[in-house]
Amino acid sequence: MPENKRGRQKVPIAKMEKDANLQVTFSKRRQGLFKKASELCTLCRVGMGVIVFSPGQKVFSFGNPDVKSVLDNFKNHNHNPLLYTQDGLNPTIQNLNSLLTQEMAILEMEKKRKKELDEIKNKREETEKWWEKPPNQLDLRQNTCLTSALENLKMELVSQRSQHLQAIDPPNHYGESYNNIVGGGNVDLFDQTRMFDGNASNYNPNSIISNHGPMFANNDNTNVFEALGPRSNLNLPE
Amino acid sequence: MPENKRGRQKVPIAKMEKDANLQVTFSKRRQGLFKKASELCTLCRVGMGVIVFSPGQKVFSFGNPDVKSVLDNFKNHNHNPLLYTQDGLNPTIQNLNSLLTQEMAILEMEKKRKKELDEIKNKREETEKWWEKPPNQLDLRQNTCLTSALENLKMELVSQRSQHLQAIDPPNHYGESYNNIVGGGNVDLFDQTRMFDGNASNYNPNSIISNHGPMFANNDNTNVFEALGPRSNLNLPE
DNA sequence: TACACTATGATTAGTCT
DNA sequence: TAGACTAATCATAGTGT
Repeated sequence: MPENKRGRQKVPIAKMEKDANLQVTFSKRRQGLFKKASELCTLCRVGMGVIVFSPGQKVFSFGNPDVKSVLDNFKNHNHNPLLYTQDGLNPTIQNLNSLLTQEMAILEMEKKRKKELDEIKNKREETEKWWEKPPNQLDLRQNTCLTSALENLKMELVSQRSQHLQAIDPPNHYGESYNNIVGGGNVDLFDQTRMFDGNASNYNPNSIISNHGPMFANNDNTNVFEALGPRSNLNLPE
Repeated sequence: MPENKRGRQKVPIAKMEKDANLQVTFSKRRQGLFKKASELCTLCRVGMGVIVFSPGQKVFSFGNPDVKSVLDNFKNHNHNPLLYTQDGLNPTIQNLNSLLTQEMAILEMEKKRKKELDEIKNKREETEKWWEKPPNQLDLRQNTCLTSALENLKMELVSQRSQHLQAIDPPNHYGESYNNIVGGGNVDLFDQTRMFDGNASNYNPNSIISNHGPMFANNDNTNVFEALGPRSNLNLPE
């Protein structure tokens, strides 16, 4: 038996030539990748998704808790235009060095900025949106504050309502009216982002906020509006 | 200098205990994962996407050629066999022409289907949460519905308020009270998350999704609560 | 906090079965 | 085509700065 030339050889990271090896390498490395992904999920209790298209054009995917929810989450986060480049390397680059330097500088700046924003974000998260808590979690002052704000909003609603009622030519079909409004409105309200539990170590796949998630929570944490069934009541399109 | 106990130690693949280590481990392993992913892409010339939600609810993503096209492919090819190749050219193609024709046809179909799905999705996004629109964008029925819901919430608040006022030992300092609530409460509201995009070596810290402010919008689209200045009013910590 | 270091565990390329 | 084996490369946990 030959006993030489066994064991791992160094392989340059570049497109493999031999297609025979390619399939094997792909399979092995894909398994390795998924294992790593799985370990990361387990160790750090994070959600993640991996989608790989094989050389044979099959799809392999890994997801925690599952690919679909990861993609949904990602979509929800994905409201901003992206600034990435395809692979970070533009083949038409004339001057790689200067670009690299430039990018490094920008990266540095962005790191700094990111840090600042992180701090701001954390602080804001702590203080913001207390009013979205269930009423029984508000202290007296918050309660007062929210009550007052609701009064204002209600006044607005009442005012608008009277305008509706006084309209010379009230819409006959709510559906039509609805469509007009929806077509024109540029709604920029709550993001319905979802989330994993704030506590990273306690990842909860169930904590995805559904589309009709609570705007206000009752004491029993049910949505005030759920009982109203806005969609059925208003005959909104599904 | 101590020279012992250095080097890698075996670590069980299970939820990490120490949160201090967790962030570091996550970062290191995420980098490793993205590197593996990148190598797999380069070696085997395959398309792939990785999306990771960090313990801090940030999003990291890697994509080749980019996340978006991977997701599009995934969505489209989830049901159909795959036609995706990294550079659009499969070296093993026997009959380029027929394949191309076939692909074009399917692509056309899928485009159409995607468009439809997008439209459905957009409509849903627009129709959902109509109650978060400014009052002047609601039609009469929506107005009625919301008004009624607010009444309910207000009743809740009033009820809670009276409990506050009847409390035997009311808190003297609101700041304290607030802190108790915030410290103890596990607030799971709308998150402001951020996302990075691009590949492993080129994520973009700029693509931070800003906090979506208004819960209620006035007619001028300012937050009803902004005028109240919850932080200043409530003496919340900055 | 975020790097650099390094011994060691983990992965994997090439081979054989 | 798939799995086992082996040696070498690679990744990384704990540490130091």
